[in-house]
Amino acid sequence: MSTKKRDLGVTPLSEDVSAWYNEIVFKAELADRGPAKGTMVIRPYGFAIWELLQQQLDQRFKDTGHVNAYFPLFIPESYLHREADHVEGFSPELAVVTHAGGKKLDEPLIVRPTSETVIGEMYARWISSYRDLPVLINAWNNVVRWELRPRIFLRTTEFLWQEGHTAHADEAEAMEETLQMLDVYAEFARNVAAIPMIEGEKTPGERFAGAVRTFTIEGMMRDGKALQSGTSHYLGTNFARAFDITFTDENNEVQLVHTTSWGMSTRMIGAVILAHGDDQGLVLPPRLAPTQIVIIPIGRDESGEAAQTKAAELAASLRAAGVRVHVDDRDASPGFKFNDWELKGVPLRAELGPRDLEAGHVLVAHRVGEHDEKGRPVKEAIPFSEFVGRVPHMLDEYHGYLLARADTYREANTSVADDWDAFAGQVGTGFALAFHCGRPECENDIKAATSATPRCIPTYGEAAEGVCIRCDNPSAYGKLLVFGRAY
RNA sequence: CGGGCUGUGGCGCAGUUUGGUAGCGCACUGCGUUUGGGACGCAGGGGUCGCCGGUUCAAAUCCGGCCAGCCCGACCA
Repeated sequence: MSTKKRDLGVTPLSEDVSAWYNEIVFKAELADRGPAKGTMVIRPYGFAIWELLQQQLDQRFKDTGHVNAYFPLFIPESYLHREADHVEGFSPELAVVTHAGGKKLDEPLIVRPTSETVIGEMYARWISSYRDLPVLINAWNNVVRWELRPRIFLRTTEFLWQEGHTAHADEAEAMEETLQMLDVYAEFARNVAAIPMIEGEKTPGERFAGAVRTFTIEGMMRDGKALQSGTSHYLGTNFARAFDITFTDENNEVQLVHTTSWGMSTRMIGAVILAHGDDQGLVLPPRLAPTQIVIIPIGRDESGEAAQTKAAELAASLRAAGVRVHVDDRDASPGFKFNDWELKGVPLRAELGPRDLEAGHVLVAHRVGEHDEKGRPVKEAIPFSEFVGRVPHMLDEYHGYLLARADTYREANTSVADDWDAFAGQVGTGFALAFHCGRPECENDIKAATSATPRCIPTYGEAAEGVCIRCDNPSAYGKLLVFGRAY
């Protein structure tokens, strides 16, 4: 039985997270590996998740006053060099085009790893007066970073993302923007992806190359590791100075703009897989599920046809109510279909067979929820008359259920570490809250000893002082930091 | 890039030690029977054994080089 399960299913999450993750990605048909190292092909099912993510995130950008634009893939190499920290940070992972059109180029072109530089160049041309500010632009694109150890969705050589780039008249406004977008990410993760995030600031050692301050949202995956799922940077006047982005203020004085940048990527799909999945496969939050409910007609001949007809009718009504529904009329056994849709993470399943037609109801099961003695999901009989009206509510409730589950899990695996032994143990299974002295050498020392890093200085942490968990020097940052092993 | 492991039909594997021209399960195709938790029978199709070179009468198997993937590190959304 268990052997059979293994042949047909996936390696249990509890047994080997990496093997489980890869099998889910391939078997649920989210993505495949591309021929060039570190590249991925996002398959239709995976791309449908990305499109839903994109739409809902994009709407939030529009709601906060941003507009979309597109900037070029190629950047002259010299541009990267204009901001010293930026080039230093990105040099090791650049893909560089040296030949094109059959000739060696006079100046190599960089395939963008991020677009601060080209966008800075353009903003310098577009901005001249305080009346031109703020500039609030977002771009949906692909970027390339030559990663040494690729993992589908989590760390691929080429990935899809959005990068927002804004320019402001002063620091206060730019900081407000930086924090606003961090909140947008956290709210999106919570209300769309059903993943609770810790918002906070990166320590100097973990800052984005070229930023003055870097903020992050960190989620806890089901193995207790952290995943940086979105970042928002206050870039100060670093890029303004490098690209000469200036404006004339109300007093006729020339000033440098203050810029921000913020991004969320296809890594978020990896976050969804790792934050919600289980031994049966993928678990999708309903607002990102390409199919929110699958209807499985059961039976053959006349009763089978009757079930098909009823299923099509219910599906049409659901669709009209805005529900993403699919009728599985494949020529396969019901059991096969149940397992298949569970692997694919579909939130709700409705079974409709001769007995249900007779009784005038469908049997609805949740992908994750209560189980009976046999370990099977509890199925609720819902009369046809109530079914279409109830599904949207069931989806909302299910979202809340997944979120609460992730919240509970994170809280159960997060605790304050008072001494080094407790700290070392805690970061092995989850997050540890601890004081730190703020010295980069000490961060490295902790990483070497435990492979844990400071994930962030949490925004909502209470003010407190103490001594460093590692070296006993006085604490920096004025509060406890979140430490954990990261993807 | 350092350490460990692996490349054989779509997927998972055996065969490699001891060279003799490729096999199993699942999947796939056709027909029939089946349909409430991964159905069954019969008949089929599909592989220059990761790539290049070498040794040999003969290479999946031996030798050299390269490439790719996985796990553990350093880098990172």
